[in-house]
Amino acid sequence: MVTRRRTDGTRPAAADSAPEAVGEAAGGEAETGSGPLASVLRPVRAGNGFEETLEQVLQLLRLGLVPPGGRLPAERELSQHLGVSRVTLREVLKVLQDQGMVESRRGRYGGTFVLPRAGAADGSDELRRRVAAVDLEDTLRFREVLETGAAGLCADGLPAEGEGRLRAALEATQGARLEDYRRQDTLLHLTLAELSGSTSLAAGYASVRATLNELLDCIPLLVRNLEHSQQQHAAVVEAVLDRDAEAAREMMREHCGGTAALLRGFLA
Amino acid sequence: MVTRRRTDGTRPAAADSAPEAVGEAAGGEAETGSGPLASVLRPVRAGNGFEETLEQVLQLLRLGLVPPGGRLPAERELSQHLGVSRVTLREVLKVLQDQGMVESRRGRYGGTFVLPRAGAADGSDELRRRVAAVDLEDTLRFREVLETGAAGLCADGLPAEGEGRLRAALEATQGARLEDYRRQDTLLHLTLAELSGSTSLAAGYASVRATLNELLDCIPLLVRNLEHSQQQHAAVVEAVLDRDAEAAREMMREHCGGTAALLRGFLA
DNA sequence: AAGCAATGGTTCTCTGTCATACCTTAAGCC
DNA sequence: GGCTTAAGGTATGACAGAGAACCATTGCTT
Repeated sequence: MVTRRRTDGTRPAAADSAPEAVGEAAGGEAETGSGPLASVLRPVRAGNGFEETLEQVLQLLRLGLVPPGGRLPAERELSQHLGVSRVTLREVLKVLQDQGMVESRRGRYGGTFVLPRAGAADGSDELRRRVAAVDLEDTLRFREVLETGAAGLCADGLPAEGEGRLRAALEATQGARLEDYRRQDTLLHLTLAELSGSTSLAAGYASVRATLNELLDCIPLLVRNLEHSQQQHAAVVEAVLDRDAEAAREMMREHCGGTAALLRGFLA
Repeated sequence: MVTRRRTDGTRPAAADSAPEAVGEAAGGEAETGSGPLASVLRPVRAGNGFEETLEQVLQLLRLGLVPPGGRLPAERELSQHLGVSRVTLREVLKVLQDQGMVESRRGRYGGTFVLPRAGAADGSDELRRRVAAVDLEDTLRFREVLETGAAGLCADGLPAEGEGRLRAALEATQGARLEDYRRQDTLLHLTLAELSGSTSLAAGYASVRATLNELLDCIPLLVRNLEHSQQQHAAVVEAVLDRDAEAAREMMREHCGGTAALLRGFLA
């Protein structure tokens, strides 16, 4: 999907090739290595504005925050929220439109609307490539950490106002039809992450969950498994409302373990 | 510190002011709200390249990955790792040089060297302002989640090769002089995060730890507390090497709780 | 002493993005 | 029917940043 940009080859290697050269003096130890440094030296502004914006908007769709048939925020508004110019955002929307993922309508009450998933007829190949690029272990582990963390934090310090939202989100998953299940499931977990009281956690979860959903789209949705998930959801929410952090974490860990096993089985 | 850039006023509000307008059709529910959307609609490319790069390089220093007296990677190399042009990186280094935080030497075996902390004589005021802008609860909670998660993951699946690194990092903290303690402590935790097997976790931890260190620089270093930390470090590492995930998580949670209480007490 | 190599220092050009203004379309309202 | 309004569609000038080439400095090697 989406060739465009990154005009030619991916960032020419330019000159340089010095092997390593960090922390050699004073403090010593030369803990150089591709070790700790690698955690920090990740690229600022990976890719260009266009690519990053595309990533964000795709995340919006993958998380189901805007359901099929739903309308995205107006271009002027969305571009502002994303901190990007309207021109750049429009380039992204143009691509999504060409891909048949969204549709733009002009005039008052117009806007950009999400189209139902188009069977991924030709997207299948693209999907495989994308998924191959994902670090499965990283995704699954990080997800488990954030989920259990969120569950624990919620159990510890959920504001009374949050109880209603949580219950509502749980009920929505229980009443969901099959084709809407993933979306409601995502929203439930996202709600939990938000209620954790850490915006960093919520942002991190949104990102990892978008990746996860992409992976989940590659494997069958097993009704058997789904029912099990439902029970676990209920148990987690119950533990949170009981303010039993340990139980909430444990249930969530189990819940994540299930998905992880499924994905490892099908994709590894 | 570092005015520069963002040429005039911060991103003019432009037009728009539409209240909300998401997910109104089909799937319905209109879960619009500043709720879930807010997690995803965070700005792509916050600020400009200069600011983001400055942030990254400061993180490098705050984490102590390059110790005082140590040399940063060569400009050509560092700029490449950061995905930023050498010119932009140089603007950042120029600022840090003006602030007396680093020093550049030319010629072969030259480079950019980290100077010992200059007492923060006039930096104090700047420090207060920065710290005021930090979301303390977010930082502490997110930190606890990542740390306990990392400890648990390490206990579950630490490769044999990692045991040595972990032991070495622990010993380094125990042998550290007072002024080097924070740095070694950071490196120990960073090692644990890296060994978790999730690069996302490691990256997230590096970021949150840089913020944490900034906060810690505002409060006194209590020897009493430090000794306690040392015992907890040993206990966590022991639990990890024993492959006892539950114990590792519990000890780590306690460890984080201590720092959190300290910071909440001094700063809240 | 001369040459080499690795580093910081400087300059130029070209492209992506931003900001802004304006045009067009379509639904509701008077 | 015509006006208003809220959306998408288009055009343009200014600037930040990337990329590349080149200069200057230093220490090691021969």
